[in-house]
Amino acid sequence: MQKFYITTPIYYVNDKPHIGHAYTTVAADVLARWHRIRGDEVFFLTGTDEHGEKISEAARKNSTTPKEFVDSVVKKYIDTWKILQISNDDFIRTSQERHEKAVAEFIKRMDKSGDIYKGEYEGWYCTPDETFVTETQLKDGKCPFCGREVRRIKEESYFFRMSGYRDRLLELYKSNPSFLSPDFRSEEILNRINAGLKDLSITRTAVSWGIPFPLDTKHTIYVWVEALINYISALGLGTEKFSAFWPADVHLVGKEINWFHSVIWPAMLMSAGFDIPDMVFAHGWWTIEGTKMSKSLGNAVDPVEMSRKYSSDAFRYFLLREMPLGQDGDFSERAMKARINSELASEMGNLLHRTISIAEKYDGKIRGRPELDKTLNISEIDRKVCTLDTFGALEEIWRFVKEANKYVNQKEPWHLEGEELSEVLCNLLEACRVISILIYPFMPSTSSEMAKQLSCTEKPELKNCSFRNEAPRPKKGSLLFKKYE
RNA sequence: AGCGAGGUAGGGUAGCCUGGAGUGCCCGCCGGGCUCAUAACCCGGAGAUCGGUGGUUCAAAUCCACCCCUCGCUACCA
Repeated sequence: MQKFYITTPIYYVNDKPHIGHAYTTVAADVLARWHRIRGDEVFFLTGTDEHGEKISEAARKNSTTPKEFVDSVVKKYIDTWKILQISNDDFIRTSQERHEKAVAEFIKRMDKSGDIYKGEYEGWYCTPDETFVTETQLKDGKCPFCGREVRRIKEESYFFRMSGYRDRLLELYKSNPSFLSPDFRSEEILNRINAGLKDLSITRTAVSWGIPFPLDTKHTIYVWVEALINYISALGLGTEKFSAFWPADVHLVGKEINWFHSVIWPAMLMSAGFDIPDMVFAHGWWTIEGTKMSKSLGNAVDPVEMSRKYSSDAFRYFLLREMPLGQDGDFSERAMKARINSELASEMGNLLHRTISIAEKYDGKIRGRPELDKTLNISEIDRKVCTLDTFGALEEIWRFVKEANKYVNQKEPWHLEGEELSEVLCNLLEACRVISILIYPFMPSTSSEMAKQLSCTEKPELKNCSFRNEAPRPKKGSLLFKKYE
């Protein structure tokens, strides 16, 4: 049995989740569920990032404490994941003690390697925003976020000697090309590393809502550095779980935080003496109705609302069907309705419905030689999901759904009777049963509703995807999907 | 500015790495078939100077150069 450890980033809890958070988490959930049905031992982690100045600020605005504030937002995340049927095995919060402990241990190990030194961080600082701004971010010499004046300040800080890891990082990328995924991202990273790798400031003195720096408690640890360690603290250092699952197989992240995961994180791991994860996969972004999603436009898509309106299965399906992981895509309710109506209702839902309708008119035993399975390539679908091509996998599955519909038209079972009819029915029912297994990771509720109507009591497992010579008598239930507008 | 991604019928995509008749898919449109089914399903058709220019080649959507348009990243805002 293979193990499979997959993570989402931990989300910064200054606001409720939007489509971007939902996308990463749903995609990770699909991968986790797929690996479960193929029989792998899966650990699927998500969680929340709860420290930093932005949080204290948000708490102040809501006239509450940071702790109370994050608790309330974290609840929204947990509720959302429940609605989206996220099957995470654990939920890590950076405010948890287990995390603080692991972080302290991790930092000490980095220090033992001689990679941490005390220095001075100098940069442009925007006082009202309480944030550092890089030279390249400046807009006309002013703060790019609020447009106000910035000033040059110096701050005592501890640094991580990341610059020393350049060669080892390049060696890592060379020996494991899939570490930087999808492949077109690797050039981006390589170019930037070749342009020079700087040491990283890893502590702050001005941020009080954070984890104390174990070597000097006047400082707190820079949130990003601390946040990355969640992937280890969730397993627990020195635990059985840790030896079973570390290193992670896939860190699924958004492209905007690729640098942290593809460069800073492996350098930190090397310094602390841990094995390096197998893959960092950077997925793309959604635009909303053709425009960028932004707070000022107020066009953020609420995953809870979408799930309520269209069912979480349909929402999940759309997220993975509309664009390949890694690419950018556009979200619109119009496009979602179109996919629901044609692919989910007309093609797949109707296939089940018409199949069962025909079957209910036949009262003999349903058995027959498999023939429709010739058009199905399970190992190809499996290969695609395992290389994170969930888009291609769904294409392949839908090709088979279409084949099954074609088969009905060709065989015209309403003109058949006796053994001939039995054989066609057996093929169709088996096709539906296999489809119900294949869509399970994408649409768990629909999958089990299908299985129920097909009188199939087994748990979905990939090894049950070969056609059988006999099918149980199905029982018509409610429509899987109804159409919109 | 640097780096990266994308520009293929009315819309959306795949193909590009490993050149070989514009080849495929989805939506929409037109015509036909079927009647089991959610006005569903199946078959056929119309529709494209494959962003532009130049080059390599017997042959370019595919390789090379330059240009135009859109989007993203540029390290301490997660």
